[in-house]
Amino acid sequence: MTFKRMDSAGYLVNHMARLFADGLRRRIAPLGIVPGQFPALLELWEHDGQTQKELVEKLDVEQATLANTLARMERDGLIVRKEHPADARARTIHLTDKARAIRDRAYAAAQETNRAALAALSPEERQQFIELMQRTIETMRRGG
Amino acid sequence: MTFKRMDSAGYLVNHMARLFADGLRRRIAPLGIVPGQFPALLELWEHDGQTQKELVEKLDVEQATLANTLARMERDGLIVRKEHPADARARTIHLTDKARAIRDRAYAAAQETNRAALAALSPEERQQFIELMQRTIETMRRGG
DNA sequence: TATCGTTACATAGTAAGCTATGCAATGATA
DNA sequence: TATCATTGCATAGCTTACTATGTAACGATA
Repeated sequence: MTFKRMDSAGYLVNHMARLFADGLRRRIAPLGIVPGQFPALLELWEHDGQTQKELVEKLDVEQATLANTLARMERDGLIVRKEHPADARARTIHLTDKARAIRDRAYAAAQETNRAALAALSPEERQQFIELMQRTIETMRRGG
Repeated sequence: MTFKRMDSAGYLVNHMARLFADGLRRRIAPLGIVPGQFPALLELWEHDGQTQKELVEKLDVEQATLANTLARMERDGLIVRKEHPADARARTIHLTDKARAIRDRAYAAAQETNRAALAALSPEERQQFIELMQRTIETMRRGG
């Protein structure tokens, strides 16, 4: 028996993820950000001043991964961190003017990446694709 | 305007890819291999003795990525490399007994990972999901 | 046949993910 | 209130991906 890569969900998902990341990377490079920073930016654009712990609870990455991403964002001038008023272990995370200024262009870049990726699908197929992915994620998260 | 992560194809794909990789990693850990080695192993289980260049043409990764993966596989005792009979720049890549011995269990682990991920979908939905992914990959590869 | 562009592979450096672990502050409780 | 488990974050070390670049062998051609 052989194993066909091109019919394996795991193989296809991995390949898609790399293509999506590359498409987003190219489109947001002019803004001075990279794909890994996108989830944290999305969350902070909506609610500035959260702690790392609060972000970890909302984004689906491990705490250590986010800690490293935030360190790069600080290095790149996208965020600053301030003392937490009530807990000396924690710090609140705040977007800089630079990060606020690129929000609309970043949204547009992400939407254009999605649009281009799904361009060959009908509106119904796109909707079903999204739902199939959501259900698959839900299954895997439960499945442990 | 806000941007909903859970309705963004790119976000969902990234999340799925990490969940698939984690599921496969857990299932193949007893075999002494890791997910990144899987594509090269699949190809070598079918055609042993290929060069790195030949593998790069079949797997969808960059040459440098494969070079590093092959170095780890050699370190882990999965492959050995021999002089190419006609080209001193190239080397042919050969599976070890250890790598050959785990083939069937590795296939089973990958299939079980896919099965568990798609368990909530009907057979028709699974087939359509695979096709949607194949079409999306094709679109992105063309789109550049 | 000497030169020189091309090819095959390796290496450096970075990002983004993971697990494991360390440390200081918090907070519960004996 | 002194102790000690828990919490919030950082760090170390690894994998897997990328781009850019280096090196040696190949092969075409002047």
